[in-house]
Amino acid sequence: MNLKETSLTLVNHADTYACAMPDEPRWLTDHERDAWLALAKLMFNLPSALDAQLLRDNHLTLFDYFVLSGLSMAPGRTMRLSDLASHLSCSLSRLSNVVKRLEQRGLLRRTPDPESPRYTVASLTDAGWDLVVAAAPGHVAAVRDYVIDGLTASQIDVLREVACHVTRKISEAPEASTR
Amino acid sequence: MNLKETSLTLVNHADTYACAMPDEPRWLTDHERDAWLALAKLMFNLPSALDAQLLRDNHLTLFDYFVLSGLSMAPGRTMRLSDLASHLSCSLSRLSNVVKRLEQRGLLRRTPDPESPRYTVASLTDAGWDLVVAAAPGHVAAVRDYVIDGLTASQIDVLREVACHVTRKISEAPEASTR
DNA sequence: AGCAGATTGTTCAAGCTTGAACCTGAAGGA
DNA sequence: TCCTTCAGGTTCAAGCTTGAACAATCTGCT
Repeated sequence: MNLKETSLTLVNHADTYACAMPDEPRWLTDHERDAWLALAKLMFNLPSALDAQLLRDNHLTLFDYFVLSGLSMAPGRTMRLSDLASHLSCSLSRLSNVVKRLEQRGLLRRTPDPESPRYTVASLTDAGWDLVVAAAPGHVAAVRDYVIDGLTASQIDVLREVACHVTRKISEAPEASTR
Repeated sequence: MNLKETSLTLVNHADTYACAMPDEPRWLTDHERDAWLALAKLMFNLPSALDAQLLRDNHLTLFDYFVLSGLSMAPGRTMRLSDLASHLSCSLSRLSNVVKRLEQRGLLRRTPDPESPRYTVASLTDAGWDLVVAAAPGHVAAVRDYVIDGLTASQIDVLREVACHVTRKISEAPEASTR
């Protein structure tokens, strides 16, 4: 509502804070901070906005939808759980929980991989396929409304570049530090 | 790791799906879909990446940090909970829970607003201030590493435009539908 | 005054996510 | 063969978020 583009974070503590880190921290410029705060707000609010539409109309979370949609595009509508997890960049634990719930709702089936008993594959059922097909138009409309429509082609281009840059940096992160 | 820029969602179901929605859905073009999938991946992974850094180094979630940082920038390091909630675009319920935990850790204090007993204000304690000051450099470094560094000034500019556009669209959303 | 309704904030149950522990099956040595 | 290690997958406890219900305060209307 009346929430302005206020600063969410990153006070410049340079005055009170003097040399406790190895290198002097490089604070964000105003230009950089504005972009980061806007992105932070997007990160906080867009997932719940899309969740809300899917939950209201199809009783699915956004993550549920990605799982079903991923399967719907796989050959035979079937995928190994480990492949699906890396496809979705999520933990196997999270996927296992979600898949169990979706299976209980009859939207997919889990079976041992016939090629190697060590893997488990998930297969979309007809009910699952029908649900994805029914949910897709509303979801696309929400994505268009919140994100795509109203942007120019070049803005969309830069959005892709920037988002790919961020996800690449995250996937390259050390992942192991002093602890 | 070996996660490619695979398609997370939005199969074109146009073949199997024929006229069940009021208007024919406008599917995303390849160009639009690439940008959306990249943004979706960012949305899923950036919050946990920033959480991980703050949790590891300062035992704070990103949201905790925003709460403390918001207070640190307020006059008197004090704010009404309702103002803080709209500042952070979060529910009062969520803020109430987080503030309770932060108070138990001695990082802030809750007191009735002296100007009107109807409000509650949260004030950063010295320990809370010290923690924000200690956490800020590492957090800024992570934001730089994952997002800002490596982008050109004009990419940063477009990022801000796009993110502001999305958050504006979300805040303008009807919010009330058939249910 | 008095009453309806909105706003502020808390609490509780239900659901989801995370990380650790665990089990199974496969691969690699010695 | 035996032992170790690792990858795939599940489960459980702990923590967080959400939404509804509630109490308290304020505002506006008559």
